[in-house]
Amino acid sequence: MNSGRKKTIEGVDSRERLLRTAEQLIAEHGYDAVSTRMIHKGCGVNIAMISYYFGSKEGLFRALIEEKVPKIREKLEVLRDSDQTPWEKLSNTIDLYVDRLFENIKFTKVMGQELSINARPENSDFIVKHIHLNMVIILSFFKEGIEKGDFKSNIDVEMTLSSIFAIIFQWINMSAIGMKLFKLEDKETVYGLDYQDRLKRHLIEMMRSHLLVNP
Amino acid sequence: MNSGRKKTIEGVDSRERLLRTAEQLIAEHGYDAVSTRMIHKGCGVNIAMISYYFGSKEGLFRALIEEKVPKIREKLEVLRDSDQTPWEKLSNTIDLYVDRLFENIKFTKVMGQELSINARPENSDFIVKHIHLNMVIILSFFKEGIEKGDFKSNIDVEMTLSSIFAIIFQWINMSAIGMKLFKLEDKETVYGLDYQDRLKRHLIEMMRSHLLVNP
DNA sequence: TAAAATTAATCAAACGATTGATTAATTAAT
DNA sequence: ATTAATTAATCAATCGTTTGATTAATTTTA
Repeated sequence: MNSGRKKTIEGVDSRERLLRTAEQLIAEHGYDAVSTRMIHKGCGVNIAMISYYFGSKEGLFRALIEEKVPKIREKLEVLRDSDQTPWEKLSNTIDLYVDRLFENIKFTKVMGQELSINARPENSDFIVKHIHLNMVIILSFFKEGIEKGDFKSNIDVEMTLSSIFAIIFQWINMSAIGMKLFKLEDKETVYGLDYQDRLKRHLIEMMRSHLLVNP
Repeated sequence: MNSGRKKTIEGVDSRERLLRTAEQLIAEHGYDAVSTRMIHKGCGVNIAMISYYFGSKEGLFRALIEEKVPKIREKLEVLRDSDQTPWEKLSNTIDLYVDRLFENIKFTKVMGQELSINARPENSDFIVKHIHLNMVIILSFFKEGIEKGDFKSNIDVEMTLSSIFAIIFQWINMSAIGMKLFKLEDKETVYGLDYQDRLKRHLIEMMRSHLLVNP
């Protein structure tokens, strides 16, 4: 229940407003280009509340990352322990990842920038660690597929896996190129449901011909 | 020839030193995290020379981009006008792009950041424009392949093209994930000739099974 | 249950440090 | 002597952070 002590605007308290505004602004302009004053002006929460809740601007950023970094793993583990075929597991993984990253476009951009620039190594290490844990699970799908003879045995599994990630990540991080390639107007976007489906379909079809012995 | 008037260190004049140092630093830390003082300390050239030669920090950055943005197009046009098969044109394109982007890893990172963040729209527009011009040429390879019956007719050409770019770009921009996936030590790198070749081979093999009617 | 004490939350104002940029003086080559 | 190139010093503006005071809700005391 609301203690009545915390100030809220439209039902959202100050801590939450700081997080959401920081996420939005940093995704758009990058961490260093976003000042604490931009965040405070963007949500009407007093500047001092950043130190109050998060200790510092970096603390706010860190909280943002720890809040979001993939909860995908649980779902991957369910997939792994299911009785689906390796190919079903893999195509469901693609489905899962596209959905999750599209749900969190702003944060996915933040993550991409953080990994690219590699300032704040604690953050990049944290992110890399979690992505890698997921990758290990997905790698097991590939190996299972090869052992069962469903997948070709001569594929470069690490390269293939990193390609799947690359395609989804890049779609979100470099929408400007996508928009030009797909001839979209300025007000249109490459983040819609239609492109989300088209991306899934393309990825799955490409993997089908690349991986399966009998596509 | 050297007029003898410009100060040089190790044969490199101030303008050039500013450009190279800015490229190095911005690729490592991002544009906003690099101050004019970092650049001047990094190369020993006086701060005021940034205004003197480039007008401003942004001007220096712009000069960096305009200096580098792909001269790939000429080579693509040679490929286009050659009598190679569509598949040969495409696999040579992959070869060309991997080589060029690996030759300019630092600048490729700068480009990736610029496109992701999209501050300074003049820069992103400039980059997008040139990348798109190249994409149009490569698209013609796809269309030619489909018309001749060499390529499958049901492939999503735009998605496929953007995937090729994504995989190469991401390889350079998110080396941290690659290093973890390929279990490299801290001092090792994912930018070596071995990985460059492995990336090419993977891309070409994946495209072969994805595109060709008779792989 | 009323008054006093404590608490978390918020605020405007200011801190020293650093930012990108400019100045005016100096150097060095023609 | 002229001029391009370089320099140290300085500028206003903004940075992230901290301060001391204030508000309002809760807890404790009487």
